[in-house]
Amino acid sequence: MAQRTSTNDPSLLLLISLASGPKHGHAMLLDVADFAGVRLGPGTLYGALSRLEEEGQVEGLPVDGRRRPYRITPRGRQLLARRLGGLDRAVRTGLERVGA
Amino acid sequence: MAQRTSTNDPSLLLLISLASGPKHGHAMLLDVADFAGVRLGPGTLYGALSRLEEEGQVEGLPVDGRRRPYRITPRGRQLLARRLGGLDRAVRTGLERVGA
DNA sequence: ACAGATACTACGCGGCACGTAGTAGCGGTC
DNA sequence: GACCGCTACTACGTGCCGCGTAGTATCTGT
Repeated sequence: MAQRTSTNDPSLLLLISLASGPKHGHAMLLDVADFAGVRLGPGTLYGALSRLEEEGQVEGLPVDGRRRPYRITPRGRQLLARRLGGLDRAVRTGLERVGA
Repeated sequence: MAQRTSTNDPSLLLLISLASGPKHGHAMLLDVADFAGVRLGPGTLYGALSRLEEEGQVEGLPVDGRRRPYRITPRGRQLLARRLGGLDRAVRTGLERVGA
C-alpha cells in the first residue's frame, strides 16, 4: 500500500539504536529511552523488530542465554541514512519556522 | 491509550507547514511535498487536519470560496516546538552513529 | 465544450502502535 | 529456601489512523 511518510514509528528509533552496535531488545529499550526520551512497550519493540528483520534491515544473531541480539544490516544502515536525511531537512525547516 | 511515540505522522508535517503562516489544505500539500519530499493523499491530509483541530493545535479560518484555510494556534506552536526538539536530538544521534 | 488543475468530501481497509498479562531465569538478602 | 525485584522475552487483543480510491464541484486555458 505504498510507503509511509514515516517520520515516526519505532523502527526508526531501533535502527538508530542498532547503528551504534549490536544489541538485544531490552538494551535497545534503555538506549532509545536515553537518546529519544521514549519508553517503548514490549509489543511495540518486538513487533517493529521482527518486521525489520523480515525486510532485511536487521538480522538476528545467535541467542545468548535468554537474550536475542540483533545487528543492523548494510541495507538497513543505508535506508536509515536516507530517512535521516529527509527527516533532518523537515526538522530544520520546522525549527526555523517556529522561530528557534 | 497514552500518547504515541510520534516521530512520524503527517500531523507534524502539517504543523511545520502552518508554522510559516495560514494555509488551506491543498497549499499544505504542495508545501509539504517541497520541504519534506512527501506527497500526502487527501485522506491523510484532511484526517490529520481535523484531528489537530479537535485538539486545539490548529483552528479553521472563514471559508474563502472553496478553500478552507487553517492557522496554527499558540498551543500548537508550543507543542510543535517541543516535538521538534526531541526529534532533533534523535536525528542528530542517528546521523552521528550512521557516520554522517 | 473539453481537458486538466484545483480543492475538497466521503468512505473503507488493514497495518501497526500500544498496553496488558504471562513466563522464566538470575541475583541479592535475611 | 522463600521472597522480591530486575531482566528479557512471548503472546495476544484493541482500535486508531495512515493511505488509497472514488466522487463532486469550481476555475482556467484553448
